[in-house]
Amino acid sequence: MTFRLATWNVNSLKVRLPHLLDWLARAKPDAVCLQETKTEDANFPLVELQGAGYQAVFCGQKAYNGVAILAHAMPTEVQHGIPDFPDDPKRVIAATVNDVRVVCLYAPNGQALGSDKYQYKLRWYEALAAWLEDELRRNPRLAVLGDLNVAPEDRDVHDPKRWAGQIHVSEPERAAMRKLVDIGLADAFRLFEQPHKEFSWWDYRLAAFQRNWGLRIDHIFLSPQLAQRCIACTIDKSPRKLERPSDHAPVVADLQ
DNA sequence: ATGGCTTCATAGTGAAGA
Repeated sequence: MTFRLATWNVNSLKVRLPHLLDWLARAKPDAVCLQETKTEDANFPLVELQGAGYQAVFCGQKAYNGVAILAHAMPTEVQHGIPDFPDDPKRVIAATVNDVRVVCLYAPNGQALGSDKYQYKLRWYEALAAWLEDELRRNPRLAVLGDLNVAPEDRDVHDPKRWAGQIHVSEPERAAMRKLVDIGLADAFRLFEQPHKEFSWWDYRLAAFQRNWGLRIDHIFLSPQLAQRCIACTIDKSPRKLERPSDHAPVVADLQ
């Protein structure tokens, strides 16, 4: 029996609900972290998801952001936001699913180097790493999933020269992500040999998906205990090929 | 080529995403 964990930035749960239901039926994940639900809690499609066999905890708002954790088992010990980091956007939800502490994240985009939003992104990462360091001590079975909005290395970028120094790949952002991983987490995707040029996001413009002009910015980070149990991690590009897709593809990890 | 596409909030376009 494996435990399948996944993360997917759906870019509007309302628009993507048919794709999500189709994907849940095909991929059969045990727990899924969603980002950019762009849905107020009152409008969350709980009935439809329960009909597909999933419980859900969620934290949303109108128009932007919004995160959720879906699972076959009812998530417990739900936490919203980073403790002691007041933040209006709904970017963080954590819950326990079976014996795994699941943290679902939607990192700030950062917009442009040197902007206020960039500074906010770096501050957010700082607070996140401090919190998760503590969370890891309390929960040896910790899984951190989400749209982290950073491509950690040049091999996670379709054209490193074109992207050099840009948002999502700048050195301060990569340092912030390394600091997060260095609390003792493993990038599940890099535990395995992977094809070259595997990405999780492609711009809607310029037929970027068809040209595989993408970035790997959606991640699954695992505590040592879970990394030891991890037997596979892949990016599922199939929903990106559908009509009116999310610009992100799901990332999936299987635990023994 | 500083655009290109998509979403949402709007009822014209504009902001934001990445």
